[in-house]
Amino acid sequence: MQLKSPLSRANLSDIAANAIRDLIVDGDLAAGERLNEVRLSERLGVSRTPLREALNRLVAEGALIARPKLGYSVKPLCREEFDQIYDLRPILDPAALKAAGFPSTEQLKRLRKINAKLASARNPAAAIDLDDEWHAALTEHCPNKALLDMIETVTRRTRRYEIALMREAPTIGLATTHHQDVLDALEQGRLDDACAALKENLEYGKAPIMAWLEARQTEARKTA
Amino acid sequence: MQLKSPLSRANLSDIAANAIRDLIVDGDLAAGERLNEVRLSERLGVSRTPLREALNRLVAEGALIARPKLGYSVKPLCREEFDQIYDLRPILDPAALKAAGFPSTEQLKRLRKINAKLASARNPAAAIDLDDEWHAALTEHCPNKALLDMIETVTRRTRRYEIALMREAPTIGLATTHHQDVLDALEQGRLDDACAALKENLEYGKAPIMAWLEARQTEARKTA
DNA sequence: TTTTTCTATATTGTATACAGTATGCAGCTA
DNA sequence: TAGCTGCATACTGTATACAATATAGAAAAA
Repeated sequence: MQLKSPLSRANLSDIAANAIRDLIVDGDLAAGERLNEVRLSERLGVSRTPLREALNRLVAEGALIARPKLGYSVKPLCREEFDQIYDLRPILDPAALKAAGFPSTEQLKRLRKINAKLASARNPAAAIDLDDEWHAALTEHCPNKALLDMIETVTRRTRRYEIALMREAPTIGLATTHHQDVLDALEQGRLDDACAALKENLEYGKAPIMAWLEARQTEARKTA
Repeated sequence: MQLKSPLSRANLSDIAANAIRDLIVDGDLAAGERLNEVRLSERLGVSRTPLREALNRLVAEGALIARPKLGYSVKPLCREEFDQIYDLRPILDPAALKAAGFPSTEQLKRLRKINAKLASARNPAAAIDLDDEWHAALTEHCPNKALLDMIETVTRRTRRYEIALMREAPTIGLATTHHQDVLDALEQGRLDDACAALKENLEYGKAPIMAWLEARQTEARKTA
């Protein structure tokens, strides 16, 4: 029998990785900032050993960059990177939906409920979470867990950009009608149409962030 | 200016990671085997610190499993895992080809040359390498480098299975005709057909390994 | 003044020591 | 004999000390 929950087994490197991830998302560690291992370990209250394990994990996640002998730095927000990573979602998500097949009645009901909440959301941060929740719920029964993992990885990497935009220019995109289209198609037994609508939804979501990143880049060029 | 080549900067954890990867592929570390950090560090001639960094990297790559307090073990060959990971390639590769567009004349020539070598290969290990080389060359001009990275990751994970099959039952699949179909379609300006043929090729390549894994599993059940 | 070189310092890479947890075995109980 | 309990051992998780490298600043040369 397993009495202790897996959570209670968390070791310091897990805790450190989560903490640093939050620091990056919250902007406490700025994009491009170089990290000092000693100072960061003191700040987090762990020694350098578990800290470095955490840093390596975040490098694998694509949140940090490691340069030999020069240490770790927060990966800067980069138009090309976002462009490429985000393009993976219109490839992966429809494939996952196709493999998942039609949702159950309860699942559909839940999806409509999430979408309704999203439609009435006034808080941009909540809107991002709800959108993620909707997409996760849509494909949750996909039998290919490796594909779902991949989508989650991509989502995590793009979320940083979404949150960064939200901070500088809080706007709520209206993805709810696209979501509606997907759910309608599913309800009417048109799986391929649903996949196509999902693809459209995801391509649509890219535009505002790309526009912001481009404006940001132009501005940076002017300053320099 | 950068005088030292990046290679000379390799640190011990890189070296250890590569060495362990080879040990796994070569079967020196058996699937499922639990690793002893002290013994492995002595064997590789590095201390536990860089060894553990290497082990963590291999966990991220999907070659090892880490269990808190129980250490690291070689991920066992698993039918479900292969099934799911391999299914990603017919999703990812055609998307990369579509984004890459038509190859140049020289590129086509090179692709035909690799395929000819593959057709006359008698060594299964060489055939695996040539097949990988062909697929990499096909999509190399895809502008989405994140997508290519993802394909490379998937390829690395499935290679272990290909090599394992090759060891136990050395056979050479005849993917060359499929490759031919892809190249013909490209030469004739039919990009969508080429993507479809590529998808078929990749789906075809899955079958022999799946059959072997299933036979293996059935056998294991009989023994138990 | 500007550039270059040298040196002191700061920082990362690695080894090792110690602490806490799992594991297997001996002995005990039923 | 079967199953449990407690202990000794082995192993992983973490901290820390040391070595090697990068970096910034002062002094010297142009």
